[in-house]
Amino acid sequence: MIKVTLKNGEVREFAKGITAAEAAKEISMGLYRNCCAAKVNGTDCDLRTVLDADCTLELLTFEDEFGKRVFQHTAAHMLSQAVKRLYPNTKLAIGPAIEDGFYYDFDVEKPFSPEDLTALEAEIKKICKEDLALERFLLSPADAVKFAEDAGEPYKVELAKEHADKGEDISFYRQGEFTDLCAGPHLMSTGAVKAVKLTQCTGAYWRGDANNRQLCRVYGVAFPKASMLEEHLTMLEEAKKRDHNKLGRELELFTTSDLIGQGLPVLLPKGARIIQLLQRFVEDEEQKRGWLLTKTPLMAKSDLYKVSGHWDHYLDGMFVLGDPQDESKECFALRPMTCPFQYQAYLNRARSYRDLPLRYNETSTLFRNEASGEMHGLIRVRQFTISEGHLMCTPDQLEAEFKGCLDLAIYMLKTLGLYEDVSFRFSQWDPADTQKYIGTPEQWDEAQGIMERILNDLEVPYKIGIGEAAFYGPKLDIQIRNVYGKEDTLITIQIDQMLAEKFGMEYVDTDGSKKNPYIIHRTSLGCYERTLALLIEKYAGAFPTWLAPTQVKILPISDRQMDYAKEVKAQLDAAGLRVELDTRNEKIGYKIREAQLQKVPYMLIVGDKEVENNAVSVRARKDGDLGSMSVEALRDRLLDEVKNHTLNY
RNA sequence: GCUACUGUGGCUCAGUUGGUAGAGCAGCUGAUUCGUAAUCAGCAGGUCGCCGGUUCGAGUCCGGCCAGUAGCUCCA
Repeated sequence: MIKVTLKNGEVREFAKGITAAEAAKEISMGLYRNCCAAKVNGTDCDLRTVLDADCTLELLTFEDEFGKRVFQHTAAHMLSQAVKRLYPNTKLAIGPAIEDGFYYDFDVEKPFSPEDLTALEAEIKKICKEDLALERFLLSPADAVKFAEDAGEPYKVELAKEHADKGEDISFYRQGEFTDLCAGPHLMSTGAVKAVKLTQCTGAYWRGDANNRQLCRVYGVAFPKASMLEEHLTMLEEAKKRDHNKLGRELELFTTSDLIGQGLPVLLPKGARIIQLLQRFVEDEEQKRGWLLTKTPLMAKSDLYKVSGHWDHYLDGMFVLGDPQDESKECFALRPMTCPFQYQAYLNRARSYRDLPLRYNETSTLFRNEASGEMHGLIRVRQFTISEGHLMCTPDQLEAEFKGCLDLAIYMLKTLGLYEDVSFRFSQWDPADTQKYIGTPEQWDEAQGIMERILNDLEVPYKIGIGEAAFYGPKLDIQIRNVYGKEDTLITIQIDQMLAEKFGMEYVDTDGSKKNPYIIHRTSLGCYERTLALLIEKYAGAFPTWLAPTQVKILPISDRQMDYAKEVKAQLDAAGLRVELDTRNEKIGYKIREAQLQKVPYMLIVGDKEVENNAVSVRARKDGDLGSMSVEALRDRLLDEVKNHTLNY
């Protein structure tokens, strides 16, 4: 017998060699039915794990992160089984659980249509009803490869061979007639997966490499109860209502034009106003923190990019003016980043250690020739304006300056109310990628080592992204998700010890020797178009008063109060508030409805009573009727909200 | 760029087995002058994304482009 300590602290005795699943069954059938995975001695594992010594045991259900992943992963296998039943010639690639669901990649003769997905869903339901037990078994590497070969699964053969190098046995899971090479873990039976929705079908490259064959990827999500699926789908619908690409157009913040081109949004007055407010806010804050504003050209000769390395590493991404092949004529390119331009400002004169740290900021418009399928609303565009900055410093100053950049970024995020929505990614190089990166492994180890130490000292809760570094150095990327859950970089802080040397940027140190400075590339709020997009989604278009393009809308009840309404408007205009007056001959309910849909923070209803009392009746977008107050009282309240960047939404 | 889906007035959508375009909202005009989320009436607005094919006849069927959306790859 062994002693097993359960989650609630209770210690129970079981026969030695019992599995976690059998233990669950002994504890209670209800628990057994609900559990998806186990945690033995603190390690997540399969329910089939054998308990052969005293241990702690926690049974994980769908409510636990790991349990949920196991659940989704089993659903992926059920999808795969359904595909094999309906399309036996399909070759299987991989099918993991992902955040909020699962996918499986298939090599099919013809990609699935939406009707095919419906048929597959029906087949998955059958597999659920069949309540097939999942059995795990191990094969030696050689037998595993042979098994995959006999099954006619070339992708599995490739995977098996790869695992074979490790010399360990390879696990398989069998459910009914279907067997898949898989590390697991899995549920005990397909009967637990009560509700599955196949959400979409897209192309995806084998091993994520665009040079490889494109497979057909089916995404799905699974639940132990039908009602949970309903809830999930409703939630997705709700999230899509915040989509900036729809909302931003409805609220007339931006539009696009086929004549202008893809990825080139037109900012309408309301959108342009918000971006102006953000830019002023950023530039003012940067000035307070010792940043010096530059204004550098939007284009340069190819020579500049040849020095920086962009010509070799980024030519496809640039808009080139002229023929790069014709060396008899000058060739220009629109700038895809600001770095080499601000370096020329640094090179304006000889620099001393006394000049450092030197902090240059710029509200910088950039041009990148993104591939046609990459564009997305305001999040991914071909021309954008970024709160760019480059900071030259000595090795001694690097940590404090990095911290300063991070502090600025966090201040920006907190002021905008986005801080709680971001995550940190330490973006490192991929030593195996021989194309993308410049510099030696020693240089990369050094730069990444410095960044790692700084991040650990500052206790930044980061995850690591291999292969996500810039071509010249590692990055701390501050990531955010859009309404579809897709992650993008909002803010980036990068350490670069390579470009200064390329550009001959030096400073004279205390001992008279010349040295290359460290350079920090950073954004304080990222790119304004992207930030605007995420703010639209964050607030569903209902911006905090300080950012709202229209802060106040005056709604006279009838034409009789029009003169008084104009007086009120003039008074608020004079205080610098953004005020509109609805002069249309409409009923008050109609005017309110419209102002409310436009997400105007404050509506002022002006009728005979207000004219008589020299007041306004205030309705807040969020809190409704606030009653009557003087124009001065309202003005002061709004100015206070603006000044304090109040996040009242 | 690749895969799938979508493309009808400014917006949201109808449009039967191919028979020659329709509604609501918005807009304009008129009436109404109204107290916290939609007043009534009238008018105007469309080469059905573009090009070609099949057909007596195409918004509907076929092909090729273009654009949009999601995903992949790439990236702020």
